Amino acid sequence: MKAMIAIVEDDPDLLELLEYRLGKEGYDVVGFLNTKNVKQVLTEETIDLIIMDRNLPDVEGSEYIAMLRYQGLKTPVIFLSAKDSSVQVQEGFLRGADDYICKPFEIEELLLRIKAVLRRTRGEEEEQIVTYRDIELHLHSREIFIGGVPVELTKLEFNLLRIFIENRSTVLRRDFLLKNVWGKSGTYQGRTVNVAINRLKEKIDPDKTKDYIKTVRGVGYIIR
Amino acid sequence: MKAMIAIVEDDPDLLELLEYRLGKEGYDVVGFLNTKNVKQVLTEETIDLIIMDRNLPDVEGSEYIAMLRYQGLKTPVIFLSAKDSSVQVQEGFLRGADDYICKPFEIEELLLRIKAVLRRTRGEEEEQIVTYRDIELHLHSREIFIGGVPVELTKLEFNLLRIFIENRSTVLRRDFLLKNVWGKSGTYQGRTVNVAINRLKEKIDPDKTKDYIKTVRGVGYIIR
DNA sequence: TTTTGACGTAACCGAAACGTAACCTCTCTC
DNA sequence: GAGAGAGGTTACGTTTCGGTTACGTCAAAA
Repeated sequence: MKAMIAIVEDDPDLLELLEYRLGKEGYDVVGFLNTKNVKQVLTEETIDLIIMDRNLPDVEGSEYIAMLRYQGLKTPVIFLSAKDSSVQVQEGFLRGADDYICKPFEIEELLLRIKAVLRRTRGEEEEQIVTYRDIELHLHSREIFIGGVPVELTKLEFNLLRIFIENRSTVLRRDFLLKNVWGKSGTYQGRTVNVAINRLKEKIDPDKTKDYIKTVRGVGYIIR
Repeated sequence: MKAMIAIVEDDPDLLELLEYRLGKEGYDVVGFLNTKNVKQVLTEETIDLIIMDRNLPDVEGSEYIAMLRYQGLKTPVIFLSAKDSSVQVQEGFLRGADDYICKPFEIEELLLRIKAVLRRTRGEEEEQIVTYRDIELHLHSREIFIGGVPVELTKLEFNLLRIFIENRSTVLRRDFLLKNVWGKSGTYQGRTVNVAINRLKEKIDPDKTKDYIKTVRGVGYIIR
Protein backbone atom coordinates (compact mmCIF):
# COMPACT_ATOMS: atom_id res chain seq x y z
CA MET A 1 0.00 0.00 0.00
CA LYS A 2 1.30 3.43 -0.98
CA ALA A 3 2.17 5.82 1.78
CA MET A 4 0.79 9.34 1.57
CA ILE A 5 3.28 12.07 2.34
CA ALA A 6 2.57 15.74 2.90
CA ILE A 7 5.35 18.22 2.22
CA VAL A 8 5.38 21.77 3.55
CA GLU A 9 8.13 23.78 1.88
CA ASP A 10 8.08 27.44 0.89
CA ASP A 11 10.69 27.17 -1.84
CA PRO A 12 8.67 26.21 -4.97
CA ASP A 13 11.66 24.71 -6.75
CA LEU A 14 12.59 22.47 -3.86
CA LEU A 15 8.96 21.55 -3.31
CA GLU A 16 8.60 20.57 -6.94
CA LEU A 17 11.78 18.56 -6.83
CA LEU A 18 10.63 16.69 -3.76
CA GLU A 19 7.17 16.06 -5.16
CA TYR A 20 8.69 14.69 -8.32
CA ARG A 21 11.28 12.53 -6.62
CA LEU A 22 8.99 11.07 -3.96
CA GLY A 23 6.33 10.48 -6.56
CA LYS A 24 8.81 8.52 -8.60
CA GLU A 25 9.66 6.55 -5.47
CA GLY A 26 6.09 5.38 -5.28
CA TYR A 27 4.65 7.68 -2.67
CA ASP A 28 1.48 9.70 -2.94
CA VAL A 29 2.53 13.30 -2.38
CA VAL A 30 0.67 16.47 -1.45
CA GLY A 31 2.68 19.67 -1.48
CA PHE A 32 2.10 22.91 0.39
CA LEU A 33 3.90 26.26 0.07
CA ASN A 34 2.65 27.34 3.49
CA THR A 35 0.72 25.97 6.43
CA LYS A 36 -2.62 27.42 5.37
CA ASN A 37 -4.45 24.31 4.17
CA VAL A 38 -2.34 21.72 5.88
CA LYS A 39 -4.57 21.14 8.84
CA GLN A 40 -7.66 20.71 6.72
CA VAL A 41 -6.01 18.15 4.47
CA LEU A 42 -4.69 16.29 7.49
CA THR A 43 -8.24 15.77 8.68
CA GLU A 44 -9.60 14.84 5.28
CA GLU A 45 -6.87 12.51 4.08
CA THR A 46 -4.93 9.86 5.91
CA ILE A 47 -1.43 11.25 5.78
CA ASP A 48 1.31 8.82 6.79
CA LEU A 49 4.15 11.28 7.05
CA ILE A 50 4.72 15.02 7.07
CA ILE A 51 7.90 16.59 5.78
CA MET A 52 8.07 20.04 7.24
CA ASP A 53 10.41 22.92 6.54
CA ARG A 54 11.22 24.62 9.81
CA ASN A 55 12.00 27.96 8.17
CA LEU A 56 8.73 29.04 6.77
CA PRO A 57 7.87 32.68 6.14
CA ASP A 58 4.72 32.69 8.26
CA VAL A 59 5.37 30.30 11.15
CA GLU A 60 8.22 28.33 12.63
CA GLY A 61 7.60 24.80 11.35
CA SER A 62 8.30 23.25 14.73
CA GLU A 63 5.86 25.64 16.37
CA TYR A 64 3.22 24.65 13.96
CA ILE A 65 3.81 20.93 14.54
CA ALA A 66 3.90 21.50 18.29
CA MET A 67 0.47 23.03 17.96
CA LEU A 68 -0.89 20.17 15.89
CA ARG A 69 0.59 17.64 18.33
CA TYR A 70 -1.15 19.50 21.09
CA GLN A 71 -4.37 18.99 19.18
CA GLY A 72 -3.74 15.29 19.00
CA LEU A 73 -1.77 14.83 15.80
CA LYS A 74 -0.10 11.43 15.66
CA THR A 75 1.39 11.57 12.19
CA PRO A 76 5.19 11.30 12.10
CA VAL A 77 7.13 14.36 11.03
CA ILE A 78 10.53 14.90 9.46
CA PHE A 79 11.90 18.41 9.72
CA LEU A 80 13.96 20.13 7.07
CA SER A 81 16.17 22.92 8.27
CA ALA A 82 18.98 25.17 7.14
CA LYS A 83 20.27 25.54 10.64
CA ASP A 84 22.39 22.98 12.29
CA SER A 85 23.07 23.78 15.90
CA SER A 86 22.47 20.77 18.09
CA VAL A 87 20.36 22.91 20.41
CA GLN A 88 17.90 23.34 17.60
CA VAL A 89 17.93 19.68 16.75
CA GLN A 90 17.11 18.89 20.35
CA GLU A 91 14.29 21.39 20.30
CA GLY A 92 12.95 19.98 17.10
CA PHE A 93 12.80 16.52 18.54
CA LEU A 94 11.13 17.72 21.64
CA ARG A 95 8.47 19.43 19.60
CA GLY A 96 7.50 16.09 18.17
CA ALA A 97 9.78 15.36 15.28
CA ASP A 98 10.51 11.81 14.32
CA ASP A 99 13.57 12.76 12.36
CA TYR A 100 15.50 15.77 11.32
CA ILE A 101 17.57 16.61 8.29
CA CYS A 102 19.61 19.69 7.48
CA LYS A 103 19.80 21.57 4.22
CA PRO A 104 21.56 21.17 1.99
CA PHE A 105 20.77 17.48 2.08
CA GLU A 106 21.19 14.58 -0.29
CA ILE A 107 17.81 13.52 -1.50
CA GLU A 108 18.87 9.88 -1.12
CA GLU A 109 19.50 10.58 2.51
CA LEU A 110 16.02 11.95 2.88
CA LEU A 111 14.58 8.88 1.17
CA LEU A 112 16.35 6.65 3.67
CA ARG A 113 14.94 8.59 6.56
CA ILE A 114 11.48 8.50 5.11
CA LYS A 115 11.71 4.76 4.77
CA ALA A 116 13.01 4.41 8.31
CA VAL A 117 10.30 6.56 9.80
CA LEU A 118 7.55 4.83 7.86
CA ARG A 119 8.87 1.43 8.82
CA ARG A 120 8.98 2.52 12.41
CA THR A 121 5.58 4.08 12.61
CA ARG A 122 3.69 1.73 10.39
CA GLY A 123 5.60 -1.28 11.65
CA GLU A 124 4.61 -0.45 15.18
CA GLU A 125 1.02 -0.48 14.21
CA GLU A 126 1.16 -3.66 12.27
CA GLU A 127 2.01 -6.47 14.59
CA GLN A 128 5.19 -8.37 14.76
CA ILE A 129 4.01 -11.82 13.86
CA VAL A 130 5.80 -15.08 14.30
CA THR A 131 4.37 -18.00 12.41
CA TYR A 132 4.69 -21.73 12.19
CA ARG A 133 2.51 -23.74 9.83
CA ASP A 134 -0.96 -22.40 10.54
CA ILE A 135 0.00 -20.87 13.87
CA GLU A 136 0.31 -17.10 14.17
CA LEU A 137 1.80 -15.51 17.24
CA HIS A 138 1.17 -11.79 17.52
CA LEU A 139 3.97 -10.67 19.76
CA HIS A 140 2.59 -7.26 20.51
CA SER A 141 -0.93 -8.11 21.46
CA ARG A 142 0.07 -11.61 22.56
CA GLU A 143 -2.78 -13.04 20.57
CA ILE A 144 -2.54 -16.37 18.88
CA PHE A 145 -4.41 -17.65 15.87
CA ILE A 146 -4.41 -21.21 14.65
CA GLY A 147 -5.84 -21.65 11.21
CA GLY A 148 -7.29 -18.17 11.65
CA VAL A 149 -9.11 -19.11 14.83
CA PRO A 150 -8.12 -17.27 18.01
CA VAL A 151 -6.84 -19.44 20.81
CA GLU A 152 -6.40 -18.49 24.44
CA LEU A 153 -3.01 -19.13 25.94
CA THR A 154 -1.56 -18.24 29.29
CA LYS A 155 1.60 -16.18 29.55
CA LEU A 156 3.68 -19.25 30.18
CA GLU A 157 2.18 -21.16 27.29
CA PHE A 158 2.65 -18.21 24.99
CA ASN A 159 6.32 -17.87 25.87
CA LEU A 160 6.79 -21.58 25.53
CA LEU A 161 5.24 -21.72 22.11
CA ARG A 162 7.18 -18.67 21.06
CA ILE A 163 10.53 -20.14 22.00
CA PHE A 164 9.68 -23.29 20.13
CA ILE A 165 8.75 -21.44 16.99
CA GLU A 166 11.78 -19.21 17.24
CA ASN A 167 13.97 -22.27 17.55
CA ARG A 168 12.27 -24.32 14.90
CA SER A 169 13.99 -27.58 14.03
CA THR A 170 16.02 -27.64 17.18
CA VAL A 171 15.46 -30.06 19.98
CA LEU A 172 14.95 -28.02 23.13
CA ARG A 173 16.07 -29.74 26.28
CA ARG A 174 14.10 -29.45 29.46
CA ASP A 175 16.84 -27.58 31.25
CA PHE A 176 17.09 -25.12 28.36
CA LEU A 177 13.38 -24.45 28.57
CA LEU A 178 13.45 -24.10 32.34
CA LYS A 179 16.21 -21.57 32.01
CA ASN A 180 14.79 -19.59 29.12
CA VAL A 181 11.08 -19.73 29.81
CA TRP A 182 10.93 -20.16 33.55
CA GLY A 183 14.18 -18.38 34.30
CA LYS A 184 15.25 -21.17 36.57
CA SER A 185 18.73 -22.52 36.33
CA GLY A 186 20.08 -25.68 37.83
CA THR A 187 19.17 -29.24 37.26
CA TYR A 188 15.86 -30.53 36.22
CA GLN A 189 13.95 -33.07 38.23
CA GLY A 190 10.22 -32.62 38.32
CA ARG A 191 7.53 -32.92 35.71
CA THR A 192 7.13 -29.16 35.43
CA VAL A 193 8.12 -28.90 31.81
CA ASN A 194 6.21 -32.02 30.88
CA VAL A 195 2.98 -30.80 32.29
CA ALA A 196 3.36 -27.33 30.82
CA ILE A 197 4.09 -28.75 27.39
CA ASN A 198 1.12 -31.04 27.54
CA ARG A 199 -1.20 -28.30 28.63
CA LEU A 200 0.09 -26.28 25.70
CA LYS A 201 -0.36 -29.19 23.31
CA GLU A 202 -3.90 -29.66 24.55
CA LYS A 203 -4.71 -26.05 23.79
CA ILE A 204 -3.13 -25.71 20.40
CA ASP A 205 -4.14 -29.13 19.14
CA PRO A 206 -7.02 -30.59 21.15
CA ASP A 207 -7.78 -33.22 18.52
CA LYS A 208 -4.16 -34.34 18.45
CA THR A 209 -4.15 -34.36 14.69
CA LYS A 210 -1.62 -31.61 14.03
CA ASP A 211 1.29 -32.92 16.05
CA TYR A 212 3.04 -29.57 16.27
CA ILE A 213 5.33 -30.33 19.17
CA LYS A 214 7.05 -33.65 19.04
CA THR A 215 8.68 -35.42 21.93
CA VAL A 216 12.25 -36.49 21.51
CA ARG A 217 12.56 -39.16 24.10
CA GLY A 218 15.48 -38.74 26.44
CA VAL A 219 16.26 -35.30 25.10
CA GLY A 220 13.41 -32.84 24.98
CA TYR A 221 10.86 -31.45 22.56
CA ILE A 222 10.96 -30.08 19.04
CA ILE A 223 8.90 -28.26 16.47
CA ARG A 224 10.03 -29.09 12.97
CA MET B 1 36.25 -21.04 13.37
CA LYS B 2 37.25 -17.58 14.55
CA ALA B 3 34.88 -14.73 13.98
CA MET B 4 36.22 -11.59 12.37
CA ILE B 5 35.14 -8.37 14.04
CA ALA B 6 35.60 -4.84 12.70
CA ILE B 7 35.70 -2.02 15.23
CA VAL B 8 35.22 1.63 14.31
CA GLU B 9 36.12 3.88 17.22
CA ASP B 10 37.81 7.27 17.11
CA ASP B 11 39.26 7.11 20.59
CA PRO B 12 42.65 5.42 20.08
CA ASP B 13 42.88 4.26 23.69
CA LEU B 14 39.48 2.65 23.69
CA LEU B 15 40.12 1.14 20.28
CA GLU B 16 43.34 -0.38 21.48
CA LEU B 17 41.70 -1.73 24.58
CA LEU B 18 38.93 -3.35 22.56
CA GLU B 19 41.36 -4.80 20.04
CA TYR B 20 43.43 -6.26 22.82
CA ARG B 21 40.51 -7.66 24.77
CA LEU B 22 38.63 -9.14 21.82
CA GLY B 23 41.86 -10.55 20.45
CA LYS B 24 42.47 -12.26 23.76
CA GLU B 25 38.93 -13.62 23.57
CA GLY B 26 39.82 -15.39 20.35
CA TYR B 27 38.37 -13.07 17.76
CA ASP B 28 40.14 -11.71 14.72
CA VAL B 29 39.93 -7.96 15.03
CA VAL B 30 40.36 -5.09 12.58
CA GLY B 31 40.27 -1.64 14.06
CA PHE B 32 39.49 1.69 12.41
CA LEU B 33 39.81 5.20 13.80
CA ASN B 34 37.40 6.54 11.20
CA THR B 35 35.15 5.26 8.45
CA LYS B 36 37.62 5.89 5.65
CA ASN B 37 38.72 2.36 4.82
CA VAL B 38 35.88 0.47 6.39
CA LYS B 39 33.87 -0.06 3.27
CA GLN B 40 36.81 -1.38 1.33
CA VAL B 41 37.75 -3.89 4.02
CA LEU B 42 34.15 -5.02 4.28
CA THR B 43 34.20 -6.00 0.63
CA GLU B 44 37.61 -7.63 0.78
CA GLU B 45 37.28 -9.58 4.03
CA THR B 46 34.41 -11.56 5.43
CA ILE B 47 33.53 -9.58 8.51
CA ASP B 48 31.15 -11.30 10.90
CA LEU B 49 30.34 -8.34 13.09
CA ILE B 50 30.85 -4.58 13.14
CA ILE B 51 31.21 -2.64 16.35
CA MET B 52 30.53 0.98 15.53
CA ASP B 53 30.91 4.09 17.59
CA ARG B 54 28.01 6.37 16.85
CA ASN B 55 29.85 9.52 17.79
CA LEU B 56 32.57 9.74 15.23
CA PRO B 57 34.18 13.04 14.26
CA ASP B 58 33.44 12.74 10.56
CA VAL B 59 30.08 10.94 10.32
CA GLU B 60 27.31 9.79 12.60
CA GLY B 61 28.00 6.07 12.97
CA SER B 62 24.39 5.16 12.46
CA GLU B 63 24.22 7.27 9.33
CA TYR B 64 27.17 5.43 7.97
CA ILE B 65 25.66 2.05 8.73
CA ALA B 66 22.35 3.17 7.28
CA MET B 67 24.17 3.99 4.07
CA LEU B 68 25.92 0.64 4.00
CA ARG B 69 22.66 -1.17 4.68
CA TYR B 70 21.13 0.74 1.84
CA GLN B 71 23.88 -0.62 -0.34
CA GLY B 72 23.09 -4.13 0.74
CA LEU B 73 25.19 -4.71 3.83
CA LYS B 74 24.01 -7.71 5.84
CA THR B 75 26.67 -7.86 8.53
CA PRO B 76 25.35 -7.46 12.08
CA VAL B 77 26.23 -4.24 13.89
CA ILE B 78 26.56 -3.30 17.54
CA PHE B 79 26.55 0.41 18.23
CA LEU B 80 28.54 2.12 20.93
CA SER B 81 27.23 5.43 22.10
CA ALA B 82 27.81 8.00 24.79
CA LYS B 83 24.29 9.24 24.54
CA ASP B 84 21.42 7.48 26.11
CA SER B 85 18.16 9.03 25.08
CA SER B 86 15.68 6.36 24.15
CA VAL B 87 14.82 8.27 21.02
CA GLN B 88 18.31 7.73 19.83
CA VAL B 89 18.36 4.09 20.78
CA GLN B 90 15.21 3.62 18.77
CA GLU B 91 16.73 5.38 15.83
CA GLY B 92 19.90 3.36 16.08
CA PHE B 93 18.03 0.12 15.94
CA LEU B 94 15.93 1.18 13.04
CA ARG B 95 18.99 2.12 11.10
CA GLY B 96 20.05 -1.48 11.21
CA ALA B 97 21.63 -2.15 14.56
CA ASP B 98 21.52 -5.61 16.05
CA ASP B 99 22.41 -4.39 19.48
CA TYR B 100 23.24 -1.18 21.24
CA ILE B 101 25.44 -0.42 24.19
CA CYS B 102 26.06 2.89 25.93
CA LYS B 103 29.33 4.28 27.17
CA PRO B 104 30.66 3.88 29.70
CA PHE B 105 30.11 0.15 29.39
CA GLU B 106 31.50 -2.92 31.04
CA ILE B 107 33.66 -4.77 28.59
CA GLU B 108 32.26 -8.05 29.86
CA GLU B 109 28.84 -6.80 28.96
CA LEU B 110 30.03 -6.06 25.46
CA LEU B 111 31.57 -9.52 25.19
CA LEU B 112 28.26 -11.07 26.14
CA ARG B 113 26.44 -9.10 23.51
CA ILE B 114 28.99 -9.99 20.89
CA LYS B 115 28.53 -13.63 21.67
CA ALA B 116 24.78 -13.29 21.54
CA VAL B 117 24.78 -11.52 18.20
CA LEU B 118 27.22 -13.97 16.67
CA ARG B 119 25.27 -16.92 17.93
CA ARG B 120 22.13 -15.43 16.52
CA THR B 121 23.51 -14.61 13.11
CA ARG B 122 26.02 -17.36 12.51
CA GLY B 123 24.48 -20.22 14.43
CA GLU B 124 21.17 -19.92 12.72
CA GLU B 125 22.54 -20.15 9.27
CA GLU B 126 24.75 -23.16 9.50
CA GLU B 127 22.80 -26.06 10.76
CA GLN B 128 25.17 -28.59 12.12
CA ILE B 129 25.09 -31.66 9.97
CA VAL B 130 27.40 -34.63 10.20
CA THR B 131 27.55 -36.92 7.20
CA TYR B 132 28.94 -40.24 6.19
CA ARG B 133 28.31 -41.68 2.73
CA ASP B 134 24.56 -41.26 2.32
CA ILE B 135 23.91 -40.76 6.02
CA GLU B 136 23.05 -37.30 7.33
CA LEU B 137 22.93 -36.58 11.04
CA HIS B 138 21.28 -33.28 11.92
CA LEU B 139 22.64 -32.49 15.33
CA HIS B 140 20.20 -29.70 16.09
CA SER B 141 17.01 -31.45 15.26
CA ARG B 142 18.45 -34.88 15.93
CA GLU B 143 17.01 -36.05 12.66
CA ILE B 144 18.72 -38.64 10.55
CA PHE B 145 18.38 -39.15 6.83
CA ILE B 146 19.77 -42.07 4.89
CA GLY B 147 19.71 -41.58 1.16
CA GLY B 148 17.29 -38.73 1.87
CA VAL B 149 14.88 -40.95 3.77
CA PRO B 150 14.23 -40.13 7.41
CA VAL B 151 15.05 -42.86 9.87
CA GLU B 152 13.99 -43.08 13.50
CA LEU B 153 16.72 -43.65 16.02
CA THR B 154 16.69 -43.68 19.80
CA LYS B 155 18.89 -41.35 21.76
CA LEU B 156 21.44 -44.09 22.37
CA GLU B 157 21.53 -45.11 18.74
CA PHE B 158 21.87 -41.54 17.61
CA ASN B 159 24.78 -40.89 19.92
CA LEU B 160 26.37 -44.15 18.89
CA LEU B 161 26.13 -43.41 15.20
CA ARG B 162 27.37 -39.90 15.78
CA ILE B 163 30.50 -41.02 17.57
CA PHE B 164 31.22 -43.47 14.79
CA ILE B 165 30.90 -40.88 12.08
CA GLU B 166 32.91 -38.37 14.05
CA ASN B 167 35.65 -40.95 14.46
CA ARG B 168 35.58 -42.25 10.93
CA SER B 169 38.30 -44.73 10.08
CA THR B 170 39.05 -45.41 13.70
CA VAL B 171 38.36 -48.70 15.37
CA LEU B 172 36.29 -47.98 18.46
CA ARG B 173 36.76 -50.44 21.26
CA ARG B 174 33.86 -51.53 23.35
CA ASP B 175 35.18 -49.94 26.51
CA PHE B 176 35.69 -46.67 24.65
CA LEU B 177 32.09 -46.73 23.52
CA LEU B 178 30.81 -47.64 26.95
CA LYS B 179 32.68 -44.72 28.40
CA ASN B 180 31.79 -42.14 25.75
CA VAL B 181 28.28 -43.13 24.83
CA TRP B 182 27.00 -44.80 27.95
CA GLY B 183 29.13 -42.80 30.36
CA LYS B 184 30.10 -45.94 32.16
CA SER B 185 33.68 -46.51 33.06
CA GLY B 186 35.30 -49.72 34.13
CA THR B 187 35.75 -52.96 32.32
CA TYR B 188 33.48 -54.39 29.75
CA GLN B 189 31.84 -57.74 30.21
CA GLY B 190 28.34 -58.10 28.87
CA ARG B 191 26.88 -58.00 25.42
CA THR B 192 25.57 -54.45 25.94
CA VAL B 193 27.55 -52.85 23.17
CA ASN B 194 27.01 -55.75 20.83
CA VAL B 195 23.29 -55.64 21.11
CA ALA B 196 23.16 -51.87 20.80
CA ILE B 197 25.31 -51.88 17.71
CA ASN B 198 23.22 -54.54 16.11
CA ARG B 199 20.00 -52.77 16.83
CA LEU B 200 21.57 -49.71 15.24
CA LYS B 201 22.75 -51.70 12.21
CA GLU B 202 19.28 -53.12 11.82
CA LYS B 203 17.78 -49.64 11.71
CA ILE B 204 20.23 -47.94 9.40
CA ASP B 205 20.67 -50.88 7.04
CA PRO B 206 17.83 -53.37 7.35
CA ASP B 207 18.69 -55.08 4.07
CA LYS B 208 22.31 -55.51 5.13
CA THR B 209 23.56 -54.26 1.82
CA LYS B 210 25.31 -51.09 2.92
CA ASP B 211 27.64 -52.51 5.54
CA TYR B 212 28.25 -49.17 7.24
CA ILE B 213 29.59 -50.45 10.52
CA LYS B 214 32.13 -53.21 10.27
CA THR B 215 33.11 -55.53 13.07
CA VAL B 216 36.78 -55.75 13.90
CA ARG B 217 37.04 -59.09 15.56
CA GLY B 218 38.68 -58.98 18.95
CA VAL B 219 38.83 -55.18 19.00
CA GLY B 220 35.62 -53.34 18.32
CA TYR B 221 33.79 -51.66 15.46
CA ILE B 222 34.66 -49.22 12.72
CA ILE B 223 33.12 -47.02 10.05
CA ARG B 224 35.53 -46.40 7.17
C1' DT C 1 -12.89 -11.22 51.19
C1' DT C 2 -14.13 -14.44 47.80
C1' DT C 3 -13.35 -16.48 43.57
C1' DT C 4 -11.04 -17.87 39.71
C1' DG C 5 -7.40 -19.45 37.05
C1' DA C 6 -2.55 -20.43 36.50
C1' DC C 7 0.92 -23.23 37.79
C1' DG C 8 3.87 -26.55 40.34
C1' DT C 9 3.99 -31.04 42.38
C1' DA C 10 3.12 -35.70 43.32
C1' DA C 11 1.17 -40.19 42.15
C1' DC C 12 0.14 -43.37 38.81
C1' DC C 13 0.24 -45.70 34.39
C1' DG C 14 1.79 -47.33 30.06
C1' DA C 15 5.14 -47.67 26.63
C1' DA C 16 9.55 -47.45 24.86
C1' DA C 17 14.30 -48.20 25.57
C1' DC C 18 17.62 -50.83 27.27
C1' DG C 19 20.38 -54.61 29.59
C1' DT C 20 20.99 -59.33 30.16
C1' DA C 21 21.07 -64.01 29.50
C1' DA C 22 20.56 -67.88 26.66
C1' DC C 23 21.36 -69.66 22.48
C1' DC C 24 23.10 -69.65 17.75
C1' DT C 25 26.55 -68.74 14.13
C1' DC C 26 30.77 -67.60 12.31
C1' DT C 27 35.65 -67.75 11.92
C1' DC C 28 40.18 -68.67 13.17
C1' DT C 29 43.45 -71.98 14.58
C1' DC C 30 45.52 -76.33 15.18
C1' DG D 1 37.24 -80.45 10.40
C1' DA D 2 36.70 -79.85 15.29
C1' DG D 3 36.89 -76.86 19.08
C1' DA D 4 37.09 -72.48 21.15
C1' DG D 5 36.25 -67.92 21.37
C1' DA D 6 34.08 -64.00 19.54
C1' DG D 7 30.14 -61.88 17.86
C1' DG D 8 25.14 -62.12 16.32
C1' DT D 9 20.36 -62.96 17.50
C1' DT D 10 16.41 -63.33 20.13
C1' DA D 11 13.48 -63.11 23.96
C1' DC D 12 12.39 -61.40 28.18
C1' DG D 13 12.49 -58.64 32.25
C1' DT D 14 13.69 -54.24 34.21
C1' DT D 15 14.17 -49.51 34.16
C1' DT D 16 13.47 -45.16 32.70
C1' DC D 17 10.84 -41.71 30.77
C1' DG D 18 6.89 -39.20 29.38
C1' DG D 19 1.80 -38.63 29.62
C1' DT D 20 -2.01 -37.98 32.48
C1' DT D 21 -4.70 -36.72 36.29
C1' DA D 22 -5.63 -34.78 40.62
C1' DC D 23 -4.67 -31.70 44.08
C1' DG D 24 -2.75 -27.79 46.56
C1' DT D 25 -0.96 -23.14 46.49
C1' DC D 26 -0.51 -18.60 45.12
C1' DA D 27 -1.78 -14.44 43.02
C1' DA D 28 -4.74 -11.64 40.53
C1' DA D 29 -9.39 -10.30 39.67
C1' DA D 30 -14.05 -9.44 41.25
